[in-house]
Formats: sequence, C-alpha cells, structure tokens
Amino acid sequence: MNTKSSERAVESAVLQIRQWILDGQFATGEKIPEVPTAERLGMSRTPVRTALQHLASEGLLETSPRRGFRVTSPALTDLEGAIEIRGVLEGLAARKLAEQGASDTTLKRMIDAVEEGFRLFQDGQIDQERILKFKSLNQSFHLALIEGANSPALRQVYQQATQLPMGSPSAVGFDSEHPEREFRRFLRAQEHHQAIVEAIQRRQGARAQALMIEHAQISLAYLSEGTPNKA
Amino acid sequence: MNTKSSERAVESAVLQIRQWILDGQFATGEKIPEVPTAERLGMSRTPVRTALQHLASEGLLETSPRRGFRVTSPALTDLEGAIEIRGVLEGLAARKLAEQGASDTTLKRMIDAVEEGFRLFQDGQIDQERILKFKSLNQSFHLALIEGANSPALRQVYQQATQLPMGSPSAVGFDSEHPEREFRRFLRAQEHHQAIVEAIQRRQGARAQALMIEHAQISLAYLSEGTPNKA
DNA sequence: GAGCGACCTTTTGTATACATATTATTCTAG
DNA sequence: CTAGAATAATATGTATACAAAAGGTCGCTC
Repeated sequence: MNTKSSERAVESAVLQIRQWILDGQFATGEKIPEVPTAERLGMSRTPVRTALQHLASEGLLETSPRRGFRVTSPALTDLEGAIEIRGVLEGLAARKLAEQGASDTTLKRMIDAVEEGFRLFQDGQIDQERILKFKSLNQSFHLALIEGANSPALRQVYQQATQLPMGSPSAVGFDSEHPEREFRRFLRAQEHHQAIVEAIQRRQGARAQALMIEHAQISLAYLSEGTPNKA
Repeated sequence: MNTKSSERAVESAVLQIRQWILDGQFATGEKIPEVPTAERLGMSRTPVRTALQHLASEGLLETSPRRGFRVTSPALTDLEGAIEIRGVLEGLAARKLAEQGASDTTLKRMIDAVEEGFRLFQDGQIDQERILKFKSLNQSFHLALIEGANSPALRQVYQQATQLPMGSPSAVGFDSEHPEREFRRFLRAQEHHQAIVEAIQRRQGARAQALMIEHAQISLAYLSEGTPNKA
C-alpha cells in the first residue's frame, strides 16, 4: 500500500492521533503501540513513529527507552497554565519591544491589526465571518509582537508554548448564546491591543508588559466563567 | 555493519550531533544531511533521523517538509533572551506559588536551599567546592519553585527554555579574578532567594513575581559586564 | 499449591530498499 | 552570453525485513 498521493502521512498521523488523545479515546497512562496504530491509520510504522515522537515533544505523550509511548496525564486540563505562560512571554516581548524600540514594519503590522479590528466592529454587528477575521487579526497582532521582539529564544519558546495541547488547532470559542457579551469581550481585547501599541510607541516598557499580562488574565477570567478560549 | 553492542544508537547520535553543533562545526543555517551523518556515525539513517527530530524539538535545528534539517541561527548569541525567558517563567511560578499556597515539601526544599546557602558563605570564604555546592543548591531552589507551582504546562515550557544553550540557572559563571565581587554576587542571590520565600509564605504574589524577575536580571547584568561564562 | 525459571509472543530499535520531491547541471533558445 | 527548461543527481519520506528486548505464559521444582 505504497505510493500514496503525497507525503503528508506524518502530518496526518500527528493530527489524527492528537485528536484521539484530546477526544479522550486513550486513558491517561495508556500505551499507544506502533503496529495497531499504523494499521488503524493505513500506513506503515515509520510515519507513526515520527508522529509519536513529535507528540511526545509537545508533551502529550511520554516515552521510556524500550517501553514505547504512553499518554501523559495532566496537560489536558492545564489550559489555564498555558494561557498564563503565553501571557508572561508576550509581556516580555512587549517590554523588549518598548525598550529597544519597535521596527516600522512591526509597528505597522500591529497598528494595522488594531485598526482593522475596530473597523470590523464599528457597526456593532457580529457574525461568524467577523469572528474568523478577528481571530486572524488577533493572531497577526500577537505574532508581530513576538517576532518583533527580536529574540530567537523567545520566538522558539513561544512557539512551543502555543503548541501545547490546547494552543492552536480548533480553539474557536464564541458563545453564541450571549453575542453582546462576546462583542464586549472582543472590543475589550481591541482596546488592550491599542493601549499596548501606544505603550510601545512611548517606550513605556513596564506598562506594555503589565498591559500584556493583564490582557492574558482577561482570557483566564472568561475561561473560568465557562466561556471557551482565547482572545 | 549491524548488530552493534546495544541500542543506544539514537542517544549516541543526539549527543554527538549536539556537540558538533555547539562546537560550531556547522555554520548557522547549514544543512545536516542524513546519509553523510549516518556514515560519519557508523549507523543507518533511521537513528540519525530520530536524533535530528529530537534536536529540532530542542530548538537546535529547524526542519522544512521536504527540505531536511538545518542549524538554527543559534540561541548562542541570544543568551540574554534565554535568561529573560527564564526570569518571567520563574516569576510566574513564584506568583502562582504565593497565590495558591506552597506545599510543605516545596517550602521546605526552598528554605533548606537558602539556609544551606548562607551556611556556605558564613565565614566569608569562597572556593571551587563551595561554588559547585552553591550551584547545586541554586538549581534545587529553582526546581522546587517550578515543580511546586503545580502547572504541567509551565514545567514543560520551562524545561524547554532551560535546554536552550546556557539557559539553565546552573550555568552561572565564576570570575576567579575578582573573588570578592563574586562573593557579593552569590550573597545577593541568596538574599533574593530568602526574600522570595518570604513573599511566598506571606502570599504576596505580585511581590514574589517581581523579586523573581529582578533575580534573573542579576544574571543579565553580570552577563553584560563581559565576564566569562565557565564554572 | 506456591514460587521460580525457561520459553514463546509481542513490541521496539535498526537497517535497507524503493518512490518521489527537491536541487544541481546541462543544453538549448533568444 | 544570459535565461529558462529539461534532465540528471541527490536527499527525503515511506515501507518492510530483521534483531533484540520486554512482558506474559506455561511448566517445573520444592
């Protein structure tokens, strides 16, 4: 069963196995053997093995030398921890950016994201399309921040942190039951972003850092209200 | 050339290739192809591949889909960034510890490290043995902090961050030309540790966080003085 | 009947073969 | 002589075969 279409076997395996784990199809501590998994995915052991190693580096699995891969216990419930970490890392980035000065392109990326965001919400409407657009702008803002800070180490650790279980894939998070509350939430995020840009422009490092951390705390507060993820 | 002694081919490859990179035998951005490397190590491509993936997850290499592994523009020059990151992560741990209360064992580990540290320096003497002991105590303190914070995500990201070249707290140097200055430096670290423990005990989260970040700034200041970095 | 050891099964680690994508080279057109 | 396309060379992704170790089962001994 070779000569599949293209070479995304590893990637496909990573996505599928990660989903299985997050869906709770494996008990914590349960072993994930290579051969049955390979058969289940219709591929050979090699890409499965690579995928398992990747997931282990993400922290979803742990590995012992001759003992294979097992599902790690906790990380699933540590969404709070992941958000906090993102907060302090972004706070560091904001401070560095303010202190050493942001490049024009970095500043432009951030300002553009903020302005476009306000334009999105200026008529008070909210719908699926705008939510997606806002999420894209949001990501753009945060990425510009991290990359602009000009610290390879920071970029790398941040990437690791956002790849934690909850980090990337399907973190939608919109409470359609309370659209007006969600609207205020997005608006508040916007205002934070604006204040952060302002602090960076004025070279107010400590303020930028504090604002950024506070920004993450808001996500945390919403989280504990039972509202899903990430602003 | 099969049936080598035991099955530590992967581990051996990781150690050897990491050393090559840290020794600067590869230019930054240089590609590390699998076949020549395998031949150089006297093994097949498979363990080399696994080792390269592992090193990529450590951040020493980066990989593009069909384009192999390349040496990242190394964090060697971003020692400053690594220390800053460690600072904010430990700051977060300190705050969490203070806010949610530290367990008795965690507190004991930290207090023990502080007290033993003061005993080390109480007669004003400093020598190689004490420096090593201090480094060990220092590491113990920081580990207790991170592990006590009870956040799997934090533990994992911290581990990643300290795996960056020279990112570890035990990577402190010692300038044998100025022993009295080094003595004061260690003492200052001790006092910081003491104050941090105190803040945690008093549930002063923000203070604990600020102290911890300030604590990391010492390493930074020391670094910018151009003092060597070996122990 | 219980404890211990040998054997068998299952599973991981490594080597190697093959297919396909990427990169380098060469040849042709302008 | 330069630019671009076709082709050759190289490297990566995947599959599979084989060896060694871990884990379990059965049988032996006491």
